[in-house]
Amino acid sequence: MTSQTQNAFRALADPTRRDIVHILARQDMTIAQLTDQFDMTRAAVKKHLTVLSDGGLITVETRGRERINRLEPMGMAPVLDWFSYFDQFWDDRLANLKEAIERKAK
Amino acid sequence: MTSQTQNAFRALADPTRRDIVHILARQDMTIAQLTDQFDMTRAAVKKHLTVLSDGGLITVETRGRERINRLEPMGMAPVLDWFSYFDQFWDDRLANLKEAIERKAK
DNA sequence: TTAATACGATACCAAATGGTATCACAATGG
DNA sequence: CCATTGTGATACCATTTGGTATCGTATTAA
Repeated sequence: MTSQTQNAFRALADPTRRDIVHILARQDMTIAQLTDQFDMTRAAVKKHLTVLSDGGLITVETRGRERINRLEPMGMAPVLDWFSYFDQFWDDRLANLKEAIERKAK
Repeated sequence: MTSQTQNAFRALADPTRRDIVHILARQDMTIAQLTDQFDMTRAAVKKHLTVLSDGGLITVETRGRERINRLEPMGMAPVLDWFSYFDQFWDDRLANLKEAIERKAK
């Protein structure tokens, strides 16, 4: 019953998780590496990663005893889709974002 | 301490609040009118409106004994700004997101 | 084989969240 | 004036959330 849109919005509602997303945008990381970036235990980071995974925002690849956490940009699509409902209202911020995306896609 | 970005993300994390935002996008409404749209008490709707107001997503105009709740589209700017952070990182993953966004456009 | 490493899972806790019920109060209309 | 309407505020409740501590397990290294 919890939609992908809801899971994605929920995942992004926490500042730590948004930080994790930004960090993973630069570089894939194991849980231990991510934990080094925050002032909390590995268990807490793991919980955040689970929520991010439920939201479709990251994927995990098992490599030996390590788990490589990787950003899944497509997970943000439901959120951006939700915002597109407002095309009639705003000042073309989304249009700018779209343009930037298309520009870099070339 | 709680940033505007955090307040906005938090406000949008709840499905009822996202529904309220969509409803207010089409028409300004009083609390009573909004309550008619949901299966919950006026007090619950009022709480959601407070969170939305904290997030800068709506404004309230007092008119007589009524309070007109109005969408504040600019309140979404911090959220979109957060997403724009990825402009500098997205490379080949970008094509996929671009596709997703354009699929929604049709 | 044995020890260290990287992680999962669970129990537990305080605080936040989403809801109700209820009372108070200002504005409106007869 | 007085009843009604529209709302705010608060106390209260169950559940979720974000965190720790702890133990178990699989993989790697010595």
